[in-house]
Amino acid sequence: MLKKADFFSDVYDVVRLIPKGRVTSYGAIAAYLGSKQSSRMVGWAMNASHKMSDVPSHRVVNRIGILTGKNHFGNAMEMQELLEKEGIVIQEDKILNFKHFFWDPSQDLKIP
DNA sequence: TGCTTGACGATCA
DNA sequence: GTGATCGCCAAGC
Repeated sequence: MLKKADFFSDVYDVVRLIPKGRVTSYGAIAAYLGSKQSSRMVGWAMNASHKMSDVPSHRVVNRIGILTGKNHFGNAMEMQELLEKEGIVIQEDKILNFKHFFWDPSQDLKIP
């Protein structure tokens, strides 16, 4: 019955585990889940994550650190401000020193 | 039921 | 180094 591992639930779980002041990419989450080729699914899940106020989707950006999803936040500025509050510097909707703030789920969670 | 779209990523030209 | 195209899977119409 609950054999169906909701791809979305997995994404939400990983996003919630993102440490404060850190960000990750859709591809990183997809790779952690084992579907690196379905990075789009992560973004698709994020779209539904709007219902989950516990999902800091603002910490998820694309592979180069651009706030691609800011448009879907309702308030694009909000996404940037949230990240800046955590110490992340953003310029032109792009995270500076993205590699420095990048957080890889597989690196911290360490797949068993 | 079938085609299009979509918060991406990687590769090719 | 930049631009364009393909791939991937799921949901919407």
